[in-house]
Amino acid sequence: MTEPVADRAMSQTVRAQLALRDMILSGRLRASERISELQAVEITGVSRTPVRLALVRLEDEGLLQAIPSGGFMVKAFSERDILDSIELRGTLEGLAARFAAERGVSARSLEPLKECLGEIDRLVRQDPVSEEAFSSYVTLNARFHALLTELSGSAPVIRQIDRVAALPFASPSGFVMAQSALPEAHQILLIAQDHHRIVVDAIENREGGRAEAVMREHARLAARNLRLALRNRGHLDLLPALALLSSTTAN
Amino acid sequence: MTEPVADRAMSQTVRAQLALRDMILSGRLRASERISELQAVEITGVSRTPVRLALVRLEDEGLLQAIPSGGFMVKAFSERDILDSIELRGTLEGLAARFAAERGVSARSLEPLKECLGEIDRLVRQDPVSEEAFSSYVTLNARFHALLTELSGSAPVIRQIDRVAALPFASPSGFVMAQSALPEAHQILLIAQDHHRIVVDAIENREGGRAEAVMREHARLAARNLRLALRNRGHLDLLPALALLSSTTAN
DNA sequence: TTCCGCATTTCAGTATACAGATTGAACCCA
DNA sequence: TGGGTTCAATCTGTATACTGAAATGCGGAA
Repeated sequence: MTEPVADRAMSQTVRAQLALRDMILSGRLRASERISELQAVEITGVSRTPVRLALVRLEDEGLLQAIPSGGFMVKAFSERDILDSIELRGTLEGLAARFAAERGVSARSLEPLKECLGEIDRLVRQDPVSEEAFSSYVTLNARFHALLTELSGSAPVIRQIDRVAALPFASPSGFVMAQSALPEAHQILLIAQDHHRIVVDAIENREGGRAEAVMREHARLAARNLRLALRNRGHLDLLPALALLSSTTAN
Repeated sequence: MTEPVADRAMSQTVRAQLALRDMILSGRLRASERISELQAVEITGVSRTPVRLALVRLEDEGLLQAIPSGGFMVKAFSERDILDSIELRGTLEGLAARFAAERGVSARSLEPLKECLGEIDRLVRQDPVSEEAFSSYVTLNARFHALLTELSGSAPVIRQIDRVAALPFASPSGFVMAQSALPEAHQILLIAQDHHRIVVDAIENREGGRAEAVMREHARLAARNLRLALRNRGHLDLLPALALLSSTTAN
């Protein structure tokens, strides 16, 4: 069902990594639960060597935590951790936007960004936004953020943003689907798109401070979505990533 | 000579990781040079399994780069990359300081920071700062930055800062020793310590914006040191980390 | 002399076997 | 009955052998 398509022509290590990540994010491996290599071998069906590699990769992806005496456990996140990760992403994306603005970008490289902007416009124009429009939004939004990050032209910055956004709840589109069930849905979408537009404008006019500030505020929309979703329980099934939330705040 | 002390009672993986890192940072493995597993086995004297682990760890530490066809190469950094990494660290430390200021910290937890401040004061008081005073400064400065990062109280933020500072040229004390050979040495030290003092003051008074701005500017001192050191060649031997600089700008 | 193809060699990916360490339980003694 | 000690089972860390793929070099043909 959730089986990745390209199951063949993939290294065992990657296969194991995907399988384990899926198990963690879907909550089949509970937070704070220890996960032994042999367990992982049973789950993934590959031998210990690639499983070990996959576990190490998942550790520095942030989903696992090394146990001092050896082995790994599924990392637990507090609501605060998630909010901080979002603020962290906003700060880094703000830096990327500022770099782009201050250093200047060619009109040529702004084109795909503006094109993306136009496509999102067409989506948010409909008033009751359809479910599949939200899906398209998730894709386009991810593209927009990726393009913007690239625009910084700074490999170290791009690298760090990618690492933060690897955590599903910190990624730019982490809480968009949760938002779809909220009454404020359309309004938030319009505001988000306005942020997108302002950032591009700021970069074009080389207004670094403005670009940075807007990107920071933009990330805080995700925090708002999260809080709203947590208050309106019942839509949490839209957020598989929240299986990582430690039990003190959830459940 | 540069042999780590605790050579026994260390896992083979860690031993290999340290040995390889040392080889890279000291420039014995040149940037952009491919490094095969078997080569690494010969260098470190351990078997392929722990070597493989060490290579993966060094990859996400940022010192190595995976080659699509398999294997790794020593990552090359441009001067721009290094400057961006410093700005990146400043931005993240700024976030940490802002969190500390906005959320408030107990007087109790500020004590070690102030103690550190006092010790640095005693060092910078001497006018021609001795060579070993610079060494002490490096240690104390690292402690100050670590304490400040901790003060954010945010695990995700601490984690990211640690990852950025893992690159030797992005670490808070990366260019202090280079600075020691400059005529402006004492002056820069005084300014840096003033930044330290202001940040603590800002945190105490819950001035988030001020704390953030000062930490950002503080990081830019490292950028200044780097540029000065690059102009005044001849002291580059104080910066083993610069072996990673790609040949377009150095050599 | 140059280009193409084949063979050889080297290397990464994987599986597995072995050893040391740690954890958990059970039994014995106080 | 409780605590301590010992033994057993399990797990991680490590080494190594095997396999498939990729790169390189050599030889032949055009």
